[in-house]
Amino acid sequence: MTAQRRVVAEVLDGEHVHLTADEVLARAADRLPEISRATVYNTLGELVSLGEVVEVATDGRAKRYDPNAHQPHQHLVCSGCGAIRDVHPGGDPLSDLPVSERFGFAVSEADVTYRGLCPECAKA
Amino acid sequence: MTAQRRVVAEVLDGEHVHLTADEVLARAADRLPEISRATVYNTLGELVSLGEVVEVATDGRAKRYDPNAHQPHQHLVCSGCGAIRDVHPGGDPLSDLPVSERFGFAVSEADVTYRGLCPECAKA
DNA sequence: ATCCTACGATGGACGAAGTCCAAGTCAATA
DNA sequence: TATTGACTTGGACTTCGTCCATCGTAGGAT
Repeated sequence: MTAQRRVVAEVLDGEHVHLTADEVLARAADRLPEISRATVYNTLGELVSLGEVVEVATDGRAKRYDPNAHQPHQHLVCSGCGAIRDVHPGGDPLSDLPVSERFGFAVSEADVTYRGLCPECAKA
Repeated sequence: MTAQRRVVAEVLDGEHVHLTADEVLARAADRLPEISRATVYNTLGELVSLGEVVEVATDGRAKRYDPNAHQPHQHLVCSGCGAIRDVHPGGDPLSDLPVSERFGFAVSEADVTYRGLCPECAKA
């Protein structure tokens, strides 16, 4: 555990946190100015491998990193401003996929992205 | 309707077709060697705006383009080889998200990506 | 205390994916 | 024929991410 890794882990802490790697770098650099991009990517990759952080790709742009990895959840994304909230749908999305639609796959996971306008963007 | 646009539209035709922009370019260039990358991107963008094609971003890498836009469906992705199938889950994923989990958003869409191993990858 | 070693950090080069722009082409119209 | 406008082209550029050679440093060995 180096100072760099600790700072990256501390930046990624809280509810509804979905930072890009660049945002993580910027916030880490506030506390440790000489931290490098490569170290941020390396550390994020390790946190993902450890299951402490999950990657979220909601828009085909930069991946975002979500520290809320221990509680299963899905994401609600604003089509206007890109804001992301963690949400907990009722029911198991996996059970909605009948065997006849599984093509012999061993299906193990279902990622759901809900899209719509947030209250701010709906007003404008 | 130019020759370029026609070729791009023809390349994107069929079931379970999920090509990247580069793959579209390569196949279009087989028939029309001087077609340019910019034209492929322009045409794909127009097809998406027209609702004839949907963008699919299953892996945080290159976007894929799915011509099966008129029948609502979700995607099943192999965690091993990246193969993609169109699938039709029962029930409406939107109805699984209770109002208390909508944070005031006007939710209009739910994208579901099922993940698992395809029969080929499960064997290996 | 000094030296070694190995892991991690660094920064810069590189690559993939996609966008942007000025210039060129072409067909329809005046 | 000249003009116009839409479409295409190629290349420069941006963003996001990876790779790699080098450097620093902490801890163990001498």
